[in-house]
Amino acid sequence: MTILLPIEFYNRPTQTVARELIGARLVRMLDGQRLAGIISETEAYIGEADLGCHAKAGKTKRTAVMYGPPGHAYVYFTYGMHWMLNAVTETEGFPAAVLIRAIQPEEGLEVIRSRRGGRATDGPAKLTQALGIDGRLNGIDLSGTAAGLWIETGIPIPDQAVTIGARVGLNTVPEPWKGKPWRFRYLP
DNA sequence: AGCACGATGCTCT
DNA sequence: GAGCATCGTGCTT
Repeated sequence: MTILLPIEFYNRPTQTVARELIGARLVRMLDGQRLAGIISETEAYIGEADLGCHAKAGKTKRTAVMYGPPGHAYVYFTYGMHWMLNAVTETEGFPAAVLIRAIQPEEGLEVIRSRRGGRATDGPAKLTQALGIDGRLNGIDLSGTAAGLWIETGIPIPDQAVTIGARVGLNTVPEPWKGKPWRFRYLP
């Protein structure tokens, strides 16, 4: 059986949450249909000191959700056209989140294929497009089903199948933050 | 298979 | 006004 990941799952060190979200199932109810996929890539963004994290600028209108309770969705817009989905982590008041970067589609394959024009879902903006996720879902509670977006337990992924490396896309971020091994990938 | 580039608009300085 | 937690195309090898 599958169960919803509870708030306490997210109220832990962000690296731990990022690792354990690999293999979990991301579920989206769209137009009455259930779309779902196994999370296969994540990245951790941890606090104001992390110069790769949006919270480096402190609490602003955009980053406010990261300062809120764990288990909520931080959805932001970038590059003029892309939405990114994160799960807020750690205790309320500490800004941190896990970026969900890729899924392997499992349910609602025809809808996903159609929304993506037949292309892949292995990128943070690709999966939000595939599942119809945008700014309207910013701040919603991922530990409940009310908003139509949540995360369930999925399949266990052994450590040997998880590749750990540096986060990507942080081209102007200085070390040591740029090289922190806070990216987790499941390579089948 | 890999790299360069343009798209496109919000956020924070 | 600069920069962006990216993507798809088109060109080169």
